[in-house]
Amino acid sequence: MLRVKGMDFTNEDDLEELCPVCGDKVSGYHYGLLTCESCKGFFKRTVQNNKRYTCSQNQDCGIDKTQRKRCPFCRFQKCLSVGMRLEAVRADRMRGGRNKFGPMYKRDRALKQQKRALIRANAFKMESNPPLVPSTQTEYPFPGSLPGLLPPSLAPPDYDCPPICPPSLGVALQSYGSFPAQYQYSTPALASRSIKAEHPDPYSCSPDSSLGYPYPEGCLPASPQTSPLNPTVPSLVLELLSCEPDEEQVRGKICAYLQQEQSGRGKMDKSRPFNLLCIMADQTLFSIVEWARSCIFFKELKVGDQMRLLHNCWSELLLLDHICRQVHHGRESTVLLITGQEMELADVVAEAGPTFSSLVQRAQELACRLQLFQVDRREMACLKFLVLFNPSVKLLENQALVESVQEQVNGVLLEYTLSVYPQHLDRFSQLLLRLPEVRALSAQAEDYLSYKHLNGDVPCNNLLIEMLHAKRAVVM
DNA sequence: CTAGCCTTGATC
DNA sequence: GATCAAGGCTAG
Repeated sequence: MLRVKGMDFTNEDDLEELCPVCGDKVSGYHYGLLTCESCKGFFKRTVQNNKRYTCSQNQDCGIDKTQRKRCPFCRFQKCLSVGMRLEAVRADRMRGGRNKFGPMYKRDRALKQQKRALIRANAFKMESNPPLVPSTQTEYPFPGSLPGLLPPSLAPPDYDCPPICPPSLGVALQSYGSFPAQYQYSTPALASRSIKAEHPDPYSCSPDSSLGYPYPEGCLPASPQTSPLNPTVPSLVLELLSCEPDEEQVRGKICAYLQQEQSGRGKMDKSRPFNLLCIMADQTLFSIVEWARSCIFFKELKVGDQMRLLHNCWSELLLLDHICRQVHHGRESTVLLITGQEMELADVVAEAGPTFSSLVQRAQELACRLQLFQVDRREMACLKFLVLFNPSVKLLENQALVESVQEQVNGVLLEYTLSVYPQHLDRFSQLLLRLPEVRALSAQAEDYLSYKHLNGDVPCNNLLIEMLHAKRAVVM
């Protein structure tokens, strides 16, 4: 590798970066993410020559630097599962130049740098005096923008072109219009009044039950310090938490819908589990739109901006919702559906295709990590807002509000983590680092859904497909 | 087939 | 002109 000079990722920190496929040394961004030279070549050969491999084992071969040649099937699966993008291999084989991922690589690099700086800054600040104010947001406001579906800056997406406005999202969002001039959240009194009964302030009653997810095996969360000094929970955090929907209610609605479909004239083929999952996802998406609609800040936006934001992040929100449920569920070997049904992970892997299995497994891994990390509900609520209020969405009418919310939520989340988990200095950074993973995985899930849709394997006329089309129309 | 090095060319 | 992610080439 001769290209050393001037490459941003060759500074000390990035040199340590390892190829997510095989662990070899990274040589640069290739097909969507940082990988080594050999996996880059392997991915290229496979896609260009449309190669089909088979695995002589159980399709779960370990891939590392020494074993990577052993099973091309599993190696390619791993390439896909870590987020290498098929679209980045050029069909016309044109050499040189840049592709639509350029801006994404740039953001990712900046983001990595920003996070390192933030970690250092926090550590430093904590040494002198306990910080309360987050370092200011830079021009890379979205904490997780690795993944590829952000529109390339070159070809600005037609977010504002005559709305290919999906009718149902449009209808679902109707009747929200005006917005105030004042964006700053500064009403703690109101906030504490408006907290729903389901989410009482944990510090005024029982902390353990209401704050976090239950942790199985009796392992206590790195417990929010119930110190005599009662760490302050920023009122905005409480406000965001109060926006959270009631899971039971959502479950009830969706179950009722499924039952009605099952008994009635449901046109879709419910005998196929994948169809059923699509319907569940679709219904969950409706509930997510409902949630957003009633959220502080979001309801101040005009419908057009609301749609732009949701088009951008619907799959991430759906994935986050799924992951929250798994974290709450707390069982590594089973997947809890929105309906309350449990699926054995092993059964999913055995019965579903490799791509779907890999998606489910990766979601499960993410959930596991968050569970080990003992993420709490308030942090989750903040993350959802950070995903929703993504200021890199183009052509927003009220960009200022979106940026302001992103900045405020980042700020209160940092403040919250430092004050409630003071022993866990890089907690904030660790939380933000999960977002690129969510984004990458959701992008892949979208790709998969898109593929299934093209094959006619997805029930039509639903919000899911509508969102998929809306985003694709913008990105392509 | 693999993987390290080379060439290309749009973007910065 | 420099950068750097594409594709290409080729020894092993």
